[in-house]
Amino acid sequence: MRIEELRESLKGQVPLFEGLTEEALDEILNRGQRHQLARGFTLFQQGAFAESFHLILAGRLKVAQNTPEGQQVIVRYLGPREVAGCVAVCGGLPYPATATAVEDTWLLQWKREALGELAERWPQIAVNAMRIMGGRMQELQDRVRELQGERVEQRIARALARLVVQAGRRTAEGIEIDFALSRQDLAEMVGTTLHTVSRTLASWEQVGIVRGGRQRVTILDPHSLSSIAERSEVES
Amino acid sequence: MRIEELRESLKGQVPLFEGLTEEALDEILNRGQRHQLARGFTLFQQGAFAESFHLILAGRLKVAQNTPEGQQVIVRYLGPREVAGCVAVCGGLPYPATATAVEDTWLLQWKREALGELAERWPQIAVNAMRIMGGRMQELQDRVRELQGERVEQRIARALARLVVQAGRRTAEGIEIDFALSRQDLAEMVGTTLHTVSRTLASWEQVGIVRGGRQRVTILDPHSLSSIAERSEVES
DNA sequence: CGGACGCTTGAGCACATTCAACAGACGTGG
DNA sequence: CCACGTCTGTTGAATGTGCTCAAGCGTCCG
Repeated sequence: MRIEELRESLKGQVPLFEGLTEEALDEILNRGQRHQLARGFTLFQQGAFAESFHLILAGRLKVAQNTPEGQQVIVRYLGPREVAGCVAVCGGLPYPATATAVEDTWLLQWKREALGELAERWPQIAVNAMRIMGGRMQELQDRVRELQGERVEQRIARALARLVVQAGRRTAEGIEIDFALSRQDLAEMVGTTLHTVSRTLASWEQVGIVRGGRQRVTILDPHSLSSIAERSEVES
Repeated sequence: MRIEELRESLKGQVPLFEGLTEEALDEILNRGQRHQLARGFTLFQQGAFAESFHLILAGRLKVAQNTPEGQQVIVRYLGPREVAGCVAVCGGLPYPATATAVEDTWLLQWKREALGELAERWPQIAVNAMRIMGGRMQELQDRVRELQGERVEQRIARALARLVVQAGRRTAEGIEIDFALSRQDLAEMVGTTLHTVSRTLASWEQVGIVRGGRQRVTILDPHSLSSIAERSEVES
């Protein structure tokens, strides 16, 4: 069975379950409900009560917030081995954002109460959850800092650099972002308009740093990209 | 003894220790180390290993991040009954930002290990910690959203509105922000320059919404302020 | 083949930054 | 107590980044 393979292949690499024994892991994974989500469908809605949390086995989720004015802000993308809804469930809060599948996605999910029981039996899980939350907060703080000091071009470069790490796939040409990523999406990640993203990518393409396509970005020269991301304001 | 009074006065109002019995609270508070921090001094430095976490009894801390280019970004202000360093200690991470006293501040602090023991004896603490972290994450997400969609004027209004809730003090004229807050500080909170803040406040002062002074802001008309903060882009 | 969607590109404009100069307030030390 | 330097805040003018508005193109899909 396909999903069983996936489950096995993840073992020992899930941050939330790090440091647990094989048996513990088996038991935990067995208690999870399998779930499948077709591309474009929504896993949970911003503001809804956090019923359960989810471990991604395969696929990819987009976590985004909708503003009152109708525009979207992409908080992050989540890939295999990452958890969604963890923060909300742990704190007993409503989901802070909406999660949508950008590819067909397989999940394991646990109910709210189950997490409590698990954390009680294996306290390491609670520690891991804390660490994950800490990491996510760090990311958000970095992002606030970027939005405050850096130019749009720099932020786009950073966003791409992060996506390379998270979802990069080696090809003959370079490293391709391995899912459908429109200019609009990139714009919503860095806080600009699709126009500016388009222009920026076009100018990079002329210099041979990236190669674009419809909902597709390939990085040809990662080094130049990160040098754009890191370069400070003073030096031109 | 002054600090004893402070400690008593906080009881039952500290979010981290919510839902605990009187006795538990007594024991916990007794295990905390008293500490005093004079205005301008630093409690912990960004990047340092998180030794201990801190409960503010009285005073106020500024939590800020320094960018490589030398500019500062103010993450938040912390007041009485709030905890600092909680996230880092829980997750075993370095402190994500630098905390400095903007007033003379009294603290209770616990070592890293102590928190582990406390959370083991009273699991409610862990839940509370999660909820606090969840709340902080929500704030950060909101801030990212604001930075991405809203104009500077709107962001300043929001920042002031939040400060009113957090540190507002009723006076004859209106509500005064109860600590030294320079234009530069406000600028670092909303991601702009002190020039723009100065101009914005000046224009508000003309309409009678606020009243400014050296490191001092008084809100005369909170209603107008929040209407500036909430108004959407489309309506002028 | 038509429409929807994603992308590109141009022109004009506005908000906010940058640069610059100055005015008060505060603290310090002679 | 006054002179001084530092820090904070004000204001004007020039500049520019990135947004808005607008039009058009290519591609994917029904």
